[in-house]
This record gives sequence, C-alpha cells and structure tokens, in this order.
Amino acid sequence: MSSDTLEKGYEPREVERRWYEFWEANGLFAAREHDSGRGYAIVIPPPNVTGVLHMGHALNNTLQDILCRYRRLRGDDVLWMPGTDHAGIATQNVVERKLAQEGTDRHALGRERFVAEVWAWRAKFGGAIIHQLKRLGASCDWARERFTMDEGLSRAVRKVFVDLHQQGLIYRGLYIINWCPRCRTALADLEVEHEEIDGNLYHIRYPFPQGGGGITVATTRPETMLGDTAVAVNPEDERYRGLAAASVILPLMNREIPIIRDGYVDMSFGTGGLKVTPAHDPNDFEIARRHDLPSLKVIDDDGRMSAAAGRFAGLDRFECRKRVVRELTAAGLLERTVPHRHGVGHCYRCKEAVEPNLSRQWFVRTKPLAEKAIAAVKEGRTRIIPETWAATYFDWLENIRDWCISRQIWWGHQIPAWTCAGCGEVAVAMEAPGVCPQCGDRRLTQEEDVLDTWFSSALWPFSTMGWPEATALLKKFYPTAVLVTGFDILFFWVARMMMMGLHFMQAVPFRDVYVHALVRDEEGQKMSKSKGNVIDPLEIIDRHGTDAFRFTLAAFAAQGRDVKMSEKRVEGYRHFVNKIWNAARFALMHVDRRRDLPPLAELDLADRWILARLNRATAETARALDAYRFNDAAATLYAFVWHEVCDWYLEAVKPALHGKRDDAAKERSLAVLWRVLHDTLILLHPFIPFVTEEIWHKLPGTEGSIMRAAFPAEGAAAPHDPAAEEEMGVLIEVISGIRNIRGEMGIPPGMALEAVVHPMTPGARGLIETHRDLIANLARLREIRITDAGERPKASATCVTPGATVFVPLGAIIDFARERERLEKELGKIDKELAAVTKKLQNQDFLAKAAAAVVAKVREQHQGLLEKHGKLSANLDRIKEYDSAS
RNA sequence: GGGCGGAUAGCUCAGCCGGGAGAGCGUCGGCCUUACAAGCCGAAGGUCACAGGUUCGAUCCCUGUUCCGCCUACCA
Repeated sequence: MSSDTLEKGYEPREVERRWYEFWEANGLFAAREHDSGRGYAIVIPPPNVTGVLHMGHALNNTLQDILCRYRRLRGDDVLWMPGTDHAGIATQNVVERKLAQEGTDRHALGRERFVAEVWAWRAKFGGAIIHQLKRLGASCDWARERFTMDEGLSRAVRKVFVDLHQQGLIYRGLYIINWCPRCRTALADLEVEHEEIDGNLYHIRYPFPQGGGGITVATTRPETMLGDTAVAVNPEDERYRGLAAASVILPLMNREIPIIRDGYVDMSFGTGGLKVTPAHDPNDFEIARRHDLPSLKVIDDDGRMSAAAGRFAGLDRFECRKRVVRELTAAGLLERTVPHRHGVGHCYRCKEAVEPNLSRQWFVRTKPLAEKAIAAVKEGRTRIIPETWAATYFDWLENIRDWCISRQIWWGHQIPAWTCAGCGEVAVAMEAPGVCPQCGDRRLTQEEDVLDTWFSSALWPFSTMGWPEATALLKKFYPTAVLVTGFDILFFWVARMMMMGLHFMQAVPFRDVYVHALVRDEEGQKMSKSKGNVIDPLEIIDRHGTDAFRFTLAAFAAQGRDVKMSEKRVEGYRHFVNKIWNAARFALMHVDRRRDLPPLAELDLADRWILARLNRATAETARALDAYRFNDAAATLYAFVWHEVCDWYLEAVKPALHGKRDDAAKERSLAVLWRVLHDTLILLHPFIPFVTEEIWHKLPGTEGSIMRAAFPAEGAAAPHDPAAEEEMGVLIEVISGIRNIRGEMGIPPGMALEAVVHPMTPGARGLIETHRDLIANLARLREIRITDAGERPKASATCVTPGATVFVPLGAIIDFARERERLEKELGKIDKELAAVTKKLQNQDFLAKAAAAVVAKVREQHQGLLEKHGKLSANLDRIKEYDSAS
C-alpha cells in the first residue's frame, strides 16, 4: 500500500470494522490442523448464549486474544476454538420470561414446543455475544464455532454419560439435594450461594407424652418441625443421661416421635436438643439413615407446605414459619427467641432461597475422577498460574462430594435413560432402545430430566474437537496450551474439565491454567446490575476504541489482583494509541521505502541506542507474555514507545530527517526508523491489533497482514549494545540537566542559551564533542563550549551529571537566589544519599559479610556521590560569592 | 469455623531472586517548538498499615496485631 499521510488524530471506528472484515475474509484466524507447525490451542470459556459482553468476558477474551496473536507471530499454528454454552437454567429462564410477557407459559406449550421456542430464541438472539467478541477483536477460528447443544457435542455428552454409567460412576438415587422452588429444579452444591442472613434461633419445647417438661430444641427454621421424625441428643450429654422418656410429642402436629442419641449433636449449642427433619436438612438426612428413621416431606417442590403438613398445607414456607411461631407462642411452647445470624443458601441463577429437599436424582461419583485431577496438577502435568490457586483447587477436589447432575428443566441434554413400563428396568444407552433390553417391552419412556449445563461444559476441550472421533484436530491440538479463566469457575468448570479430560482422553485438557482476576468497578465493587455500577465494554469501545480498551485491560491484569475498571483509565490509554498513531504519522512523512540496516558500526549513537532498546523491549515483552505477565508486557511497551522512541529517538533524528545533516545520515536514520517502527508494530499487535494493522499497511515494504509477520527474533535488529545505552545515557543526563536549569530558573523556552561543558573523562569529552549538535538541538542551545575543568563562567547556573559538569551562563538574567536554592536542594538530596552510603561503608559487618559485588557497587556509588557533592558545593560557594559581590 | 489475598505518592496500582522507592492519572510552574495541546519541558509529593524477629542490610523473608476484600464450610 502507498504511504499516504495519516489523519491527524486516530479514529478507531471505521478502521476496526475494516480490518476485522479483512482478517476474517482472508482466513487469518483459521487453524491449520494439517500443517506440520507447532500447535497452540486455546478453547474459549463458552459464554452463555443469553450472554451480553460484560467486563469479565472482555478481560478474559482480550487476554486469550493477546496470547493467540502473540503465538501466531511466533510462528505457531494457533487454534482458538470459539463457541457458546446452552446455559440450561439461565436460558430457560429468559425464554420463560418472554413467554410470560406473551401471557403464556411453558406448561401451556408443552415440552416439545417449548424447546422449539428456545431454539428459535437462540437462532434470533444467541449470536449477540459472538458479534460483541468480534468487536473486541477476538481472533477465534469462527468457522469452527460450536454450541454445547449441537449435534456433535450432544453425542459426546451421551457417550460420556453411557460410559460413566457402565463404569459405575453415574448412579441414581433418592437423596437430599438443593432444590430451587422458583426454578423448580435440583441444584448442585456448587450452584448454591451462601449468604449471611439475620434470623432467629427459636427454642421450642417438645413435651414428653406423659406430660411434664420435655426436650427443648433450637431451630432457625421452625416450619420444618412439621416434618420432624425424631429428636436427637448427644449420648454423652449428662442432662439427658437418666431420661425416662423414649419419645416426645411433636407440638402442633401431636405426633409422637422418638428420642434418639447421636454424636452429631453439639451439646454446647442451644439446649443440646436437635430436631430431626430428614426430608429438609442434609445433616438430619444422614442422622435418619443411621437411625433408620422415616422421612416426611412437608415442603413441596413449589416451596409451599405439602399435604403432610396437615392444616398448614398450601401455605408458603415463609408464611408458614410465622404461623408456626404464632401458634407455638400461643401454646406456650416457644421458650425463647434469640437473634441469630446464619448462612442461607440461594439459587445462583435466581437468588431464591434454596430448599434442601428429598428427591430422586442422578449423581456422578466424583472421588475416582477427582484423584486423577489432583495428581495431574501435583505432578505438574497441568500448571495453575498464579500458583496460589492450586491450593484452592486441591482443597475442593480433596473434599469433593458427589455431583448431582440431573435438572428438572426442559432446556438441556435430556438424560439418555429409558424406563420400561413393563419391568421397571432403566436402560441407559446412546440412542433410544426400541425395546426393553430386559423384558422386550416396547413401552419405554425417556427420563424427563436434563443434565447440568456444566456436564457438557466439562467435555468442552475435546468435544469441540470432534471427540469421540479421532480427528486431526484432536491429534494436533489436544492437550490445549492454556485455559484462560476467572477463578469464579475454577470448580464449576476447570476442575470438571480436568476430571473428564483425564478420564476420557487419558491426558490433561490443558498444560497451563491461567487464572485471571475479576473486573470490578472503580471502588472495587463487583459489578452487578442491581448495584447499577456496570460499565458496558461496548460503550467504552464506542467512545475510545477497542485498542485503547484492550491495552487498559492488559495493563491492569496484574496477577493476583482484581482489575478496577474506570473510563478514565481507558482514556489514558487512548492517548497512548493516539501517540503511536502520531509517531507513525511523523515517521511516514519521511520513510518512503524499506531500507536495509547498515552495519552497526556505521550507525550514529541515537540509532544504535534505539536498536539496543528495541532489542531489550522485544526480549522483555516475550518474557512477560510467556509468563502470563500481561501488565509487565504492557508497561514495557508503553515506556519504550512513549519515553524512548517518541521522547528521545524521534527528537534526536529530526535534524537528520529534515536534511540538516548530510544525506548519508538521513539514509541511515531512515533505515533504523523503518526497522523500529516495523518491529514495534509487531510487538504491539497482540495488544492493539487494529491500529497496528492500519499503520502496517501504510508502512512501505510490508506485505499482507501484520498477523502474518514474524515476531522479531532476539538480537535480529541489533545485538545487546550496553555501550550505546550507556553513552546515550550520558547525553540524556546532560540534556536533562540543562532543561532542568531552564525550567527551574524560569528561563523562557524561546531563549537560546549557551552551555559550557566540563567533561569528566576523555571518553566523555569525545562523546560530547561528537554529539554537540544533538545536545544543542535537544537542549535548545545556540552554542556549546567544551573546556577544561579550570574554567568557571561567571553568573552561570550549574548542573553536575555523571559525564560532565555543565554551566549555563545567564549573564544579566541570572537570579542568584534562585540558583542557590536550586543547588541547595540538589545538595540536600546528595547529602541524604551520601549519609546512607557512608554508613554502610563504615559498617565492618557489611564489608565483611556482603557480597563482594555489592560492596564494590556501593564504593562506586560513594565515590560518585562524593565527586558530585564536591562539584555542587564548589559551585554553590561561587554563586554565593558572585551574589554578595553583585 | 477454615483458608486466601490486599494495605506502597492525593487517587489507581507496579515493584520477579532481600542491596540506592516506580508508573499512570491528578497537582504546581512554563510552552500552540514544523508527528501529536489526546501534546512538549520542568517540578513537588512516600516512616512502603502497626509491633516484634531473622540478617551486615528488610517494602520484600518469619511471627503477631489492626483494617478491608474474597473464597469455602452440614453447627441446628
């Protein structure tokens, strides 16, 4: 493309749309599973089909995209597998709400039509998040997009279910589970969110049948007493040792229930009496099993009291609580009511209070699967980064309980089990059996329940690649390189993928798990609709551009710390993107073609210096990205581009580019400038893909997309060049010193100054002589005189740098008081440092015990500080002299 | 109840292996200098939460305390 001039300010909108289309149209995101290159795969954490892009997605996918683009530049064959999750309960809820608005409900429609309705909804709205991911610049291989309910993945789900069932790792049974009365489905333990609620502890007396006294129990949920089938005390409890009675009367119900003894009961809690409600409390359920007690379900699936609750039947459970309390009070059986704060479980989808309920459900026996998942991380086959999350992972897996996988909803993978009306046998199979395998009866009905959404998600790394077929994709890309995820789904998803991957693929699903932080609002609050503090990534993108937004996310993605997002921060990085744009704009005003780099020895100092810095920035960026230190990489690039390329290099080569030096110098700098811009664009591309692609195409001598470019090899442009870095450092110090004088002394910027320079060493002298034009230009001097140490111009301001002492004669405009103040301030700093260093050198222990290199370094510092101190104070004395003389 | 993370400049945060405290924003002063005022130049600002300990040396390692945040758990 031609190097037409760039617009004055960067306008992201049109550029982003154009290049994204270009990338897609040219197949630049496509994974090449048949190529021989090194495979690098990431599977996307599939967003819910109901999802709209939020900050969490934005961070998660930006980081993945950075890694994918980086690995492509490094020459890997990259597969970024995209897709969405059917999100059983969430999606069903959305469609049910829609039906409600239309004045109907799913029961009126019936299962088949309802499910068709959900598919229709998905076809219409389910692609929203995909479009949004594209606006983020996500370079997923969209042609391979999968959905957890699509044909292939559903087949994988059935296969896994059947296999686990055959292996005895899936079973069905009547257990107490978490029930959401609103969603009307079972929930896994994980799907229950505990929240501390201020409630009451009710002390209720259960009288003995023969009257007189009784046992007082304490409960936070008095309504469940209607379903009590025993009262338990601790066998060690002295208070109940010699108890004559073997039973009590359950108040309100007037049922006689036994007194049992069980070690579970905590003697110190309440009165030491525990009511046992096996159908509505997991602990009581266990006690009932030990003591062979019956269960009585008094709360129905809709959260209302059941027929078993007698005259309370039909009441809402919380209404019932009030009624029970009232009646107990009236009966004089409520002995005390004590305020009590306790955890109450809520449905993670709809926030309804969960009801522990007795129910027949399907479970996965997780222990054997968990053991393998633990071992894989212990043995380092999968690394968790940052490592601190490994402890959390182990803790959960080591205490894992069986996983309730059946859900009483309609949207999901229907469980592949059929019950025979003839013999009652349950057949589990991949496809519907025509006849009962036991008795040959044809009357088979499929299990109504569907599987937990996370069941299919757990297969994601291999199901998306075509498992159970042995595909080329699986061969090349499994195990995947890394899973990038938030810690909130470490258990829901990551641990379960580990279990399933190891069990069915005999290999870990990913070599690394990178756990990133949560995105919070400015105040560190979790963003939520109810709090109204949600920042919409798409609005941010509209206002500031995708690149600025992505760079912000990367810059704040420090390991182990949450990202606090605010628009202001994005604004700051928009400035950075604009800075790059303008630097390129400047460069492209001069660079008309690609030039090969001349031999290093022929280059000017500034050229060698920027190449050395580029080399360092390259190495540092690669190192940081390889270690998932996104913020380090971002900070490195920010500082390099802004403070080295723009602040120093471009300024340094301006005279050459403007033809104020000879043609050869211009040619040399043009070659270096091309190289710096070229390589820098590549380094930046993973973070800010759009603006870099745009500039890339304006840069002469590039071909095709920057996505096809090669990440600069270390030392390719220039080897490490500490000499150039040090020499340039000397000049920078001199220039900064003069600028400091100008600023501090209030000298108008327009006024050209003269400087008298005393170099410290012959080397510095040569350096400064050679680069007097550079110094004069950047420090705005009209003349530089290089002299020996003896000469001290009168009425001048001074600065002392490691390479030279600089005097700026100010003549009539000098303000002696101001210069004194300036020097005294400087001396004060030196004194402080000198004191610290001197103290160290006077410490015998330090000299004896510290590493030799450290001691040498401190001595050197000491020497330098002494010299500087000497010069500064000499100059201060001189100023005082002049001052009093004038 | 158990566990984890945080406390560093006015704000938001970096600081890997212990050896002279950094950035961005904000503030102050000066500049429309021919890429960029979304910019340039200069400056100010910190007992690295507190108390001990280890060490020649601690923002960094150890112990304890305080204050925040999070995760986890079947004490009714």
